[in-house]
Amino acid sequence: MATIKDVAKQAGVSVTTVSRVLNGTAPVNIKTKEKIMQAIDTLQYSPSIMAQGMRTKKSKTLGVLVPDYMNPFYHELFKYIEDAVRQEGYHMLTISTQEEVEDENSYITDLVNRNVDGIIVCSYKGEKETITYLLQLAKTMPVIFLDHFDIKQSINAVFTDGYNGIKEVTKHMIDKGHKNIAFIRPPVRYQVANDRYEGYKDAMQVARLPVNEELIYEGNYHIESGYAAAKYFLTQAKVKPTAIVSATDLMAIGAVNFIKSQGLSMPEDIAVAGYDDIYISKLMTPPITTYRQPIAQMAQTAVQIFIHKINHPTANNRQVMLAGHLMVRRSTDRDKPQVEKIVYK
Amino acid sequence: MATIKDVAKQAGVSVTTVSRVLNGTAPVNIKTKEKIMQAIDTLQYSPSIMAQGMRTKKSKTLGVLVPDYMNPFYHELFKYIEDAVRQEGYHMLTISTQEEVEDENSYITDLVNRNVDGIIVCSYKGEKETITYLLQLAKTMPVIFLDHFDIKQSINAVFTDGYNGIKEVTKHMIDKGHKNIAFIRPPVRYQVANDRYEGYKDAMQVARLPVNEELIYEGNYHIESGYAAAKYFLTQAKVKPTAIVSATDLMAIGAVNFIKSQGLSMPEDIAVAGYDDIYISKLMTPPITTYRQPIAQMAQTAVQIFIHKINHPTANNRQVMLAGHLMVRRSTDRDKPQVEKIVYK
DNA sequence: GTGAAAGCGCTAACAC
DNA sequence: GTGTTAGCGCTTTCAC
Repeated sequence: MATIKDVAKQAGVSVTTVSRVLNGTAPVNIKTKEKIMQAIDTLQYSPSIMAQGMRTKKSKTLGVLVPDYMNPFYHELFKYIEDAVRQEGYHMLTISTQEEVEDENSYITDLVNRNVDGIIVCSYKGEKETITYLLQLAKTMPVIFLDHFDIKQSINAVFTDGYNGIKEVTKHMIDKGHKNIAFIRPPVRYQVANDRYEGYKDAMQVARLPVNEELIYEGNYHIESGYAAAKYFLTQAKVKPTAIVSATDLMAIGAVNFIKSQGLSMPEDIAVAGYDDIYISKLMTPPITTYRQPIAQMAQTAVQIFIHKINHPTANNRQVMLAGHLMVRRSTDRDKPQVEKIVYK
Repeated sequence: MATIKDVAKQAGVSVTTVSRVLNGTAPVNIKTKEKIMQAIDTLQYSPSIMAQGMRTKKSKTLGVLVPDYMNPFYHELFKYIEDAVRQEGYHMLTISTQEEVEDENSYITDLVNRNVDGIIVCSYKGEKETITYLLQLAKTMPVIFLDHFDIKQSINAVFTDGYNGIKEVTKHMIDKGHKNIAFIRPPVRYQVANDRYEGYKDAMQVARLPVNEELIYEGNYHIESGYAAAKYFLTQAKVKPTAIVSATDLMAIGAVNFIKSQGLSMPEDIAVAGYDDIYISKLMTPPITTYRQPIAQMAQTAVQIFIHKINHPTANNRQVMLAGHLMVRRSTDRDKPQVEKIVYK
C-alpha cells in the first residue's frame, strides 16, 4: 500500500501539499495538483482511514449496533442506513452483540475504539448499564436510539409508535369480533418495546375486555418463542384464544408455523397478527397482518440526525416518532387474498 | 476516552510498561502490574484500535464483503463468521457493495484502509477487475473466496459443490417423472455460480432430456426475478414446464409466489426447487425443496483458513469444497408435510 | 524489570 | 502556494 509519502516523493512535493489536494483544505497550484493526481493514480494511493482517524479523531464512519444478525428487521435497516450514509460520504460499521447480555458495553467500546463518528443503537433489551454508558458517550458524539426508551434524559431517538401500533392491531382484532385475544410480549426484564404491551392492554380495556394473564406469553424475539407461544395458547391455556397478537413479526411467524402444523387455518380457526412488517410476512401463507414500521424512513431520519449533529454538535437532541401503518392481510381477514400482491420492480 | 498515557501517569509508570501488561510482550513485576490494572479499571481504559493498527498494521479484524445486505444467505453467514471470529479474538467488519457494479474494488480498498487482517469475499458476479485486485491483495493478507470461481491461480476458497448440487436437484425432478424442467439461472455475464447451470444441463443430458433454451430464464439473484421467471415460464413459454429448478432459494421463493398467485398448487401442478436452504425456505407454504449449503461449516472453515494463514503466512492456499445435502420438501414431493417440522430450541 | 525515543500515516499550525 | 514541524496513541527497539 502506497502512503502519502510515496505520493509526495513521486510528485516531487511535500506531504502537506498532497494532503491539501486530498482534502481541499487549501488552494494548490493547478499544475502541482495535476502532478499529484497523476502520482495518486499510478501508485493507486488511497489514504489510510486509520491514520486519518488517528489525527482527526474522525473516521467518516457511523457505527450501528444491533442485537442479532439473523433478524430480517435489521437487514433492511442495514441496507437503508448504508444507502443513506453513503450519500453523505460516510461508511457504516455494523456490530452485533449476539445478545450476549454480560457485556453489551464492550461492543460499544469496540465501536468507539474504531473512532466511529456516531452510533445508532438498536436493542432488544436496553439495560441500565448500556443506557448509562451511551448517555455518557452522547456527550462526545451523536448517539441515536432506534427504539423507544422511556428515558428521562434528553436523547436522540427514532421510532414508531409501538403503543398505538399494537393498540391498533389489537383493536383490529376486536373489530373482527375477537374477545379472547392473546398477546406475545417481549421479555419482561427488558424495557424495550414495553409500550407495545401497554398498547395491547389499553386496547383491551377500552373495549371492556378482560386482560387475561393466561393469554400473555413472554417471548424472546425469536421465531421459536412465537412457536412456543402458540403451542402454549392452543394446548395449555384454559381459555383458548381466537386471535393472537404478537409484539414482533418474527414471533408471529413462529406462531403461524405452529398453527399450520396443527392443521388449523387462519383466520378461520385463529387469527394472527404481528408488528414490524418484515418482508417475509407478506410471503407467508397466509400473509400476515402487521403494523408496518417505515424502516427506510427510520433509517434515513436517523442518519439525518447523525449528520446534522456532526455539523452542529450543539444541536438539540431530537425524538422523532414516525407513523406506522396497519397492513391487513389474510391472517386476520378472510376477504384478503391467500397470496399477497407484491409490487415487483 | 482515556489513553495509554493517562494510565501510565495514573499508575506512575511509563507507557511502555503499560503496553507490556496489555500485550504480555515482556514480564512485568506483579506489583506494578496490579497498579496498572487498577488504573486501567478506574479510567475505563481500552486501547484505540486505530492507534494499534497504525503501528502494527494489524487490527484483529476480518473484513467480509457481500453483494447485498438483504439476502438471508449472508445474514446466516454473518452470524456464523462473527461467532467463529470472536472465538479467536477477532472482530468482523462487513461491507456491502450493494451491487454497484462500477466499482467493487473501492469497497475492498475501504476494507484495506481500515487495516483488516484478511478478507472473506462473497460475490454475485466475480468480475475480472475485482479478481485481479484480490489476487494482488492476497500477497499481502489472507483472502478467502466464499464462492466457486474457476480461477487458474492459487486461491483460498470455500464452497459447496454447485455443479453436483444442482445436478442432484435436477435429477430429483427427473426421478419424480418430470421432463420439461425449467431452470432459473444466474446472470450470464457473471461467472459465479455458473457451475450450477452446468449441473442442470448435465443432469438433463444424462437423462437424455433436451435442454430447451426456452426453459432457461436468466435471473438476478433477487426474489423479483424468480417471480418474473415463473411468470415467463407459465404464461409465455411455448412448452410449459412441470418443474422449475432455481439456482438460488431466493429466486425459487419468487417463483413460488407467482405460482401461488395463479392458484396453482405445488407440487401437483408444478414442482419447484431451489439451492441454498436459507431459513425462509422451510417456512414457506409449501416448504421448498432445496440443496442445503452448510453455511455454519462454510463460515467456520473460512475463518479457520484465515486464522491459519495469519499464523503461517507462507501456508499453501486451500480450496475446500463442502458437501451439501438435498432437502426434499413438499414443493416437489406430495408425500412431505405441508408444514415442515422445525427443530425448535 | 523498566524507561526513553523513534516512528506508523496522516493533518494542522506555523512559517516563509 | 508550499514546506517544516509537531503530534494523534500506540508498539517496539535499544539502553540501562
